[in-house]
Amino acid sequence: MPHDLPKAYEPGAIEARWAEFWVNEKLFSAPNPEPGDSRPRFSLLLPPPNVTGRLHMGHMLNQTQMDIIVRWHRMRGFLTLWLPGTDHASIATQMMVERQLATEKKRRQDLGRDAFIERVWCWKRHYGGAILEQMKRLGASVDWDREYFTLDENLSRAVREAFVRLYEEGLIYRGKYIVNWCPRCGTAISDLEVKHEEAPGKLYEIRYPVVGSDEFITVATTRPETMLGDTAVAVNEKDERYKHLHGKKVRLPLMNREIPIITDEVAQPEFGTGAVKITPSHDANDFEAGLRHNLPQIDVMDERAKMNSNAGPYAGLDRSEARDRVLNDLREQGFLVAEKDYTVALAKCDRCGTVVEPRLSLQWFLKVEPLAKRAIEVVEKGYIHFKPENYKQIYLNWMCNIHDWCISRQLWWGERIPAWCCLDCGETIVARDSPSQCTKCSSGRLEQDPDVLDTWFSSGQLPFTALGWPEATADLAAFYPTSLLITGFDILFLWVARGMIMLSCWFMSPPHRPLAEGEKPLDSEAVLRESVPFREVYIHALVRDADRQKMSKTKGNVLDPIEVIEKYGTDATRFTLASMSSPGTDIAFNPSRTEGYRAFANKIWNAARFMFMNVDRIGSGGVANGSFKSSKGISGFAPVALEDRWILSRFNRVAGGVDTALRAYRFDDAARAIYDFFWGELCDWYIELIKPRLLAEGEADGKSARASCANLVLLFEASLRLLHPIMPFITEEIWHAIYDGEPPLRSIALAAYPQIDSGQVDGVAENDISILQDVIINIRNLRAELKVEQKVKVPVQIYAADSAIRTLIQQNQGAIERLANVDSIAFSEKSLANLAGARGTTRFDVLLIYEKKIDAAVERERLRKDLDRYEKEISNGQRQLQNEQFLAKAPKQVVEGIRKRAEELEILIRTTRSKLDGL
RNA sequence: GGGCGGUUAGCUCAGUUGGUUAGAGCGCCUGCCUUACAAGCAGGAGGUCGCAGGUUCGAGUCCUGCACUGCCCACCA
Repeated sequence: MPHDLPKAYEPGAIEARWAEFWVNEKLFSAPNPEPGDSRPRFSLLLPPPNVTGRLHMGHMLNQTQMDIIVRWHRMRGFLTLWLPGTDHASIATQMMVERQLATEKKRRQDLGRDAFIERVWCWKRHYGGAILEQMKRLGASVDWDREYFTLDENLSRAVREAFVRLYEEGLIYRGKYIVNWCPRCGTAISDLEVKHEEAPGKLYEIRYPVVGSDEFITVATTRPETMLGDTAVAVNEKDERYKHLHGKKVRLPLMNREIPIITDEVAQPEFGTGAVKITPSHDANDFEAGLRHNLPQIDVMDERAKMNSNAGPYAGLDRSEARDRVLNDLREQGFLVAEKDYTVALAKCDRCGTVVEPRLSLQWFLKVEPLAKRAIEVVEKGYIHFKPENYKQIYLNWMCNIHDWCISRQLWWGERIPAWCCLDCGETIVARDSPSQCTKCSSGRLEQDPDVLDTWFSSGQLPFTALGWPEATADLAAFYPTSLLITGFDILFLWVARGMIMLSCWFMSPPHRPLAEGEKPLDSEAVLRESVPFREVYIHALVRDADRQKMSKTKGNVLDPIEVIEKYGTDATRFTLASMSSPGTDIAFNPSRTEGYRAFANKIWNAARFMFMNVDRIGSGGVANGSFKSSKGISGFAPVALEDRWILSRFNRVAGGVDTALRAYRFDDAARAIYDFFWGELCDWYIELIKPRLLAEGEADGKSARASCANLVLLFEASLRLLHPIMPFITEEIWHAIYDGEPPLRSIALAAYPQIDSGQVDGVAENDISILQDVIINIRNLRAELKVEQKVKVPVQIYAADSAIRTLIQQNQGAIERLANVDSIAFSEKSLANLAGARGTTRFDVLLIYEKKIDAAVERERLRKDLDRYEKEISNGQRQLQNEQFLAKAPKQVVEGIRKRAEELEILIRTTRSKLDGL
């Protein structure tokens, strides 16, 4: 670091340089673990961003938290792996490319499947790395050597393997069921990809004429267009109103079809008219009812939600046009008897917002029950621990009510389902590799299932597939289960629960768990415990904008992390996110806060500049040698003066506090503790206190100056290590400078993380310094009240009953004089407390000797206010002290505290009164 | 329809298992270009902790109800 540093910290160039350095030096590549390596392991998976993705604030929060935890572990000596990769994100990516095609006025069908997929690969090669490049800029200390893409050949093979095994176990089946169908995307989606919304709508009542009578039966529906596919009307068996109609038929209006009246539980007498139309092809409940009663299924729409030929005269109409026409016709023909305002529940595609159509179609499903059972057990037994803990219950509730998972998608981009259909005999063949002939009829005319797998089905396997499953790889042995997962609750069910926990517990248990040669199978208790994808899940909050609004493109309130970074620096942005990561609430990201942390970076920068301006005197280089290895306290720090003992003690306590905070994922506490220490103690007091020694010239003080320089560098070096996980860039920069560009390690990230050394904690020094701070602050207060000009030095009188305090003040007279701008200190024989213009605590009083009169009116008001407060407080205190129950029940410390405070208050009240009288 | 959060200074948020005087940053006011830092230094104003009850010697903290607000889940026509 050159000595003519800019006065203001400029993060841009520095951060870019280190980001590149970390990647190029492969600093964070986890070594291939040796069998004998007994270091504790720490591994975690980066939730893979979509290849199509651009970094947003949520990513940055997520990655900042992970990076803090990862760097912290690495510095504490863990063998650490943070595994990055990207997700092919079948539906999202396909949409992206289709949108691009649309600008060329083309559809994917115009290209054909192969050409379209090639186009996506092209696109992926071109734009796919963007988000990872952005991650590098954040300083994410991932292992770039192990980076994967979910369609890499080894991962694809693993996913096919998993599919085949599940199929062979009878857990994957194919069937025609009602699924959520997005007419715009043209594919089935799972229930978790559907968002429910409420919207004002209508409840229509339609009467169906009963065959062979003049009667009508009136049904209620919010979706009249589906009546074209009705195959029954249901009433409740117990419903007296309809008992006489059991077994009869109705004539379906518009379609002129006779359909039966059935009795079924779906019809609830209290709702609407108590009679419900049954459309098995367009409603999940009706589908079930249809199966119970053997009803025909009449599908009246196509895959784009246009009416098909089954809809008779309505064929070709879009579903909403069809609704209007049906209603019109019903109205004209007198079948529509009521239209009531009604709040309808709309199901929308999570991706594109199109209203989902329940649609009967042939799909692949995963039978989740046996997998869910394990997924419940591992959480109940505490093998996976949720943080915050309330997610455990949310998870369990959900997992207990889980439905079978539709895993096929009618998309082109993705992991193709490894199933083939024999064009001759219709046999379905599920195989790891493309079969050459039908297993049943030996025909060679086989066609692969056109569908691809739900992305979450493959990404749910990443904890084990990304480590090498189904092979017994060294990585799998060394790093599975991973230690931690940090993610947002938005993908808790989609990815964490239904994906990773369910699939990992299944495939990392016997018989699927691969065993290395000579490895003993797990005992029964360990089977479950070791099958989990991660031992802990930390769920982080959502990042909102400064007005607590969800960031969204449509609202235009999306904050681009890269822009924030360019303005304030990565370190400041990371620090903002860390300091706002308190549990329970969302994060309202306010750049004014980031501005404050940029100032913090600047403060550190300038403290470093100051240090380097003085450290010359004893030569740079070697001062801090060895201390970077000290994981306890600061090794080599040799206290000479009181403030040395104090700052060493404070450093240790802060290190202890940070450790506690990070263990509990209290990033905010950790950040605050370091901030307060660095700025409020190291800069505001320690540096100010040692300045005279640091700047001292001449032989007499030379030794002391050298010692304080050495201590300052050691302190600084250790403080940088403490801060490094949160602010990696500036700490790296200054750390290298401390070693004059020749550090003992390639990076501060490889140095030891400071831990508390209780031997370096010094309560006496902390207490003494706090008295001196009180003295100085009281004098500063007086100066401000008396409006003493900044430059004028003033003599003070101090009274202290305790001789130890007098000694302390005498010994540190120079410091007081400098920091409070005092030119002499005289001790008074008697208390000064009663004098107007004096201040103090129970331990001492100070009085300024200054001719300027205080403003009596202002002073009187201030004193009155104080007096009020004191009197209120003392009356509270005395009431408590007179209360026998309080004395009997409250802890001794509390009673003692209040008693002491009451004594203090009595003095304060007395002196305040006499000051008032004096005025 | 179930469930979960939030409500503390003008703004954004901390506040451990109930315990002496409820904190920080930003903003605001006053004074300082004090040789590391004006992105700074020193000092200051500003809060009946959403409302109403209850438990307790003692409640921002625990309990009940209410209000406002955000979110998750849910096949009710």
